[in-house]
Amino acid sequence: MSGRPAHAQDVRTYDPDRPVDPRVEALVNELIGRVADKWTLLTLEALEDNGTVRFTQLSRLVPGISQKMLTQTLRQMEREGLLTRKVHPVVPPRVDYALTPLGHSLGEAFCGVWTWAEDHLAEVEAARAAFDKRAADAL
Amino acid sequence: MSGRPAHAQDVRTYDPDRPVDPRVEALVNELIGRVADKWTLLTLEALEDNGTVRFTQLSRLVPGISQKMLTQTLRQMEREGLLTRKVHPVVPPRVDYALTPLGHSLGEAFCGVWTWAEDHLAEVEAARAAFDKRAADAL
DNA sequence: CGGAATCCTCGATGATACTG
DNA sequence: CAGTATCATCGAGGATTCCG
Repeated sequence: MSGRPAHAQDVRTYDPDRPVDPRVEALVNELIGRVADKWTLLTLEALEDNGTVRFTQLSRLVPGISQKMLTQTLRQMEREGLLTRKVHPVVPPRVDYALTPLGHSLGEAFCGVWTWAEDHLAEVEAARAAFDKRAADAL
Repeated sequence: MSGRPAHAQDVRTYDPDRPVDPRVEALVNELIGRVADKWTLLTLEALEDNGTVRFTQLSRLVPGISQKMLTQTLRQMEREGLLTRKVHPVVPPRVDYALTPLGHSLGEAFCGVWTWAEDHLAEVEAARAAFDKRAADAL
């Protein structure tokens, strides 16, 4: 494919020729495994859409998440620098969550995947139907 | 999460003309949940890098995958139109897997996430270390 | 070689109850 | 309100065996 000299900064198209340090690749794989988690994705989107949000709000914004998983997801994301957690010493307690610039940048990176899903949803469903029909015919 | 036209600086380049049908959104969520699977991602990458590949080759290219998960992942991806499976009627059997254009487009969509992970790996690790240190100090 | 079928385990997740 | 702690479950996924 593109055999052009890599100027590390502006490479945004996949380049299979780019050399990859296996150690880095392992770390990248692990990081993606974490970040590509279902609840992380949905929480990320909720924060992208709503800005600063409180815990209970978030539990309503992320459809189907349990309180336990929300806490766990938020802690992980905080640990990885994707969001900030601000505790207000008031009563009743108030805790605000908001994305960091790093979190926003991840949201942007995933933007392509969301739009891909929207753009190709019909195509995927057609493929599924065709596959299932073939399977049924094979019986 | 959905019907909010405010927030003019949405990082996701949203087309205001496209309505966010909750049914569509649910389908998109489900599709992403499928496609953002760890093994799917790694298999996709292996196929991007190597073109047409046989089953046993793939099992070597995708580090740590079991035969069961490879078969399962390939079937799902085939069903969703991401790859083609060609069985050669020879002895010993030979089965070739290759991405479809749809599969390649998904690979491109994920490109941004891969590069994000590479670009921000150090930042994430620093955030983790800082978080862990804060937690340790709090004890 | 490229699977399918079976068994089994363990970790992710949910439900529930309690608390500062 | 925003969690923590504990217990229960359930199914994803590994190991193994068999087959065309």
